[in-house]
Amino acid sequence: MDKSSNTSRSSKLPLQGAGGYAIVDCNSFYCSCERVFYPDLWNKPIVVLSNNDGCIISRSDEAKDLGVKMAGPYFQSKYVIEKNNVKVFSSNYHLYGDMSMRVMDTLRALVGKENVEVYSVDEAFLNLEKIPFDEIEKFAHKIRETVEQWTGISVSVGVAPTKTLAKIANHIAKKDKAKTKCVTLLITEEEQQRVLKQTRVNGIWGVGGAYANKLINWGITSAWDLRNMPEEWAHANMGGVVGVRLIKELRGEPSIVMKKELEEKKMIATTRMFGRLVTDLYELKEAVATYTSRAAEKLRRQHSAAKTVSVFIVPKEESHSTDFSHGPTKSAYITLPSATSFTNELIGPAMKLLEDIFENGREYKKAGVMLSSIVPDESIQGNFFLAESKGTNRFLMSAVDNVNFSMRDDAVKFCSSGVNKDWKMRQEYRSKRHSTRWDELREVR
DNA sequence: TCTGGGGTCCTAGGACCC
DNA sequence: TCTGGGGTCCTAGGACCC
Repeated sequence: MDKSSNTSRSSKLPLQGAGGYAIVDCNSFYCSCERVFYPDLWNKPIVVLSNNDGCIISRSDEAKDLGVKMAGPYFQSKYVIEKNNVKVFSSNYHLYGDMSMRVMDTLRALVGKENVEVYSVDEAFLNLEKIPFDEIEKFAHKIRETVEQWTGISVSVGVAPTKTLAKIANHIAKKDKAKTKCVTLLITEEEQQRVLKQTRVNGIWGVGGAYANKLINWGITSAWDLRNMPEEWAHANMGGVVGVRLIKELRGEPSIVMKKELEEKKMIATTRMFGRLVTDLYELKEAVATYTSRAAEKLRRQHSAAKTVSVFIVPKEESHSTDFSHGPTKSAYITLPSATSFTNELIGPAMKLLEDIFENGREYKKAGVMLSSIVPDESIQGNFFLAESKGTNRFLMSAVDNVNFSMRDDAVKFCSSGVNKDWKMRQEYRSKRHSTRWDELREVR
């Protein structure tokens, strides 16, 4: 009797043997980073803006309570923000990148490097396979406490047998922090059923706006409804294997496994909105050359080379509709005779592409460069008909990278990048780069 | 006046090959 | 008179993520 009840109990614990996942997600990450260096802003409403100070991309709970909308345009919330004395920051990616590294290093110290998958700047999946079942809850709290102690960043932790369920658990942990203490486990089938019934389809990881609308039209409104649909149906209606995986994950069958870290990017892009409309080809060239330099740096940082360069420009929309939309994007790409990571070999083709798509008399608001068909640098295929790139070129590139990294952005650059940069984005409220620049260290008096 | 900047994966369909 | 079919590679586009 004892034995059989044990078996039936463990069959309800899919975490055992099947592995289990935690998702650790930083709370209001960018805002938290700013607060680490401005402790007086603790408990005060603050927001962080996107590049160009366009949108709100991070809000503290206090700002959220004031009704400041996430991902909404800044100007729409400006009134509320000013009236309530909300502190506003432009985004400071040097700072966030560095803080992110510290958080991830802490997680690696806790569960081992091989059990951490960095999912985004502020999120990581952990494989908790090796943690005994009855210690998982305690361990989840330990993760939260340690990260906060070591880095000053508060996080929420969701634990479940699959990544998709862990995401849902994390959502709950974040929603009612006082009650959950930022940790939620979704382990037994009873808990899963209860929670999935309360979760709307648009709250599921992997269901975006397009599928959410379709699902609701079909009368599938909760995550529980979706979980109970047949796999064949998902295959036919929700993007093939993607839909099948999603349903399995909701049922507790792990179908999205841990990814190895440090996989090389298959595409590298640098794109920006301008600080104002640009009509002049010469100015566009400055911008595109600058973006090409940036993209090439990213390429070299991962020791890769690219064979395809594409350039796009976005004109101001012509209609005056109330919905926000871009004008028709113009783009063009070229396949290079051989893969390269040298800025000077990429800028030329990029300039040519820009000339091809540029139209005189139009006003442009955005441009970008994308590098793709990426291969590892050491295996760059030589092209028989081209002279080999000279060693001096490689030497020059690494010298430029070193100077730019250790001094200021763009201390050394190619002439085509321009020196005025009148078009560059607005960043009126950027905090100092306390953790990555000696001259911007926080002072304690 | 003012609306970010990256990325990934998957599928369908066409070109081409034998 | 009868006129294949399977495989691979590539690209465009759609969907998603934070």
